[in-house]
Amino acid sequence: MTSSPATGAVLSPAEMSERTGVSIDTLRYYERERLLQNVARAESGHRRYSEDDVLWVEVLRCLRETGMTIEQLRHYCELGAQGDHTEPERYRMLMTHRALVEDQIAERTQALQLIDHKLGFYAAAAATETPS
Amino acid sequence: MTSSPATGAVLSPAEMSERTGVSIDTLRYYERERLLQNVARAESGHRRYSEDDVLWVEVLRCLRETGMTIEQLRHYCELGAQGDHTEPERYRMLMTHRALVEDQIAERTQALQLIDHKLGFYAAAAATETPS
DNA sequence: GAACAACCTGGAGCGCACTTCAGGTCAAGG
DNA sequence: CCTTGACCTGAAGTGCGCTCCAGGTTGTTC
Repeated sequence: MTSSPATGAVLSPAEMSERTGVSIDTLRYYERERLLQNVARAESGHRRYSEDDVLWVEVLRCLRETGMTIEQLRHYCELGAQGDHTEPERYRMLMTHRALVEDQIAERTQALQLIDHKLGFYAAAAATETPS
Repeated sequence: MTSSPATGAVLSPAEMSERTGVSIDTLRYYERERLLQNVARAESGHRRYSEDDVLWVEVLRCLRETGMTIEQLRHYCELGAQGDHTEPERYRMLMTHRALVEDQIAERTQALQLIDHKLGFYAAAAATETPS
């Protein structure tokens, strides 16, 4: 009985890129930056990504797209690699980032209002310049 | 009776930076990139920003912070300078950007869910490792 | 066994939005 | 007058997050 010898499906770089929407070059870049650790290799030396890797890359993208820097992500990964005793700090990191994301939502909600205001202005102008 | 000979208050670069939260260098950069046009000058050649400039810079920041590029902003400005007949296109630009901002909000709302999920995981782990 | 695609590595290059620099001008205070 | 600080210009530099390149290996297909 194997404990968890890597999740069933195993993906080539091209498949991984397809699945995650992240380019092959970026996947390698993340690995160089240690955001993606212990990626399996075929005997040929070619990478074989697991389903767990897919999930993790999705987390990475989620955090990146909301503004977490590569350096912060690396720190978060390194904490994870250091073991369970770093959980409190990882928790704090996520809480901090959570607040940032909420700020972004608030900022964008305000932006929508400003945009709608300007859109309303254009609509009014259009109505005025062709009165009938 | 003057029609609108520039808004009352007039601000030095330092004051403008203070008011808008945009650095003096960035203000000059925006002007070079033609995002900010017809900035008044004192006889000395020093810039004098109007209240209208303040409002416009606030719009610029709002659009920039939500991901509109400098190039797009320049295009938007150029349309404005070209006269009223470009309003339909400016309207379309804003509508397009509006959709983008809504996507960002949706994306970030999803991100919050993922973050909360992970936060929940850490909370559960903390509860388990110290059962009492 | 030859060609071709997919992969490997280390390192250089790129695009964007600023930011800094060098070298000078202007205006007020002592 | 002389200094000091805020301002001016054109141009070069920076930091980030990728993205691309050169030169080489692997492995499938005809």
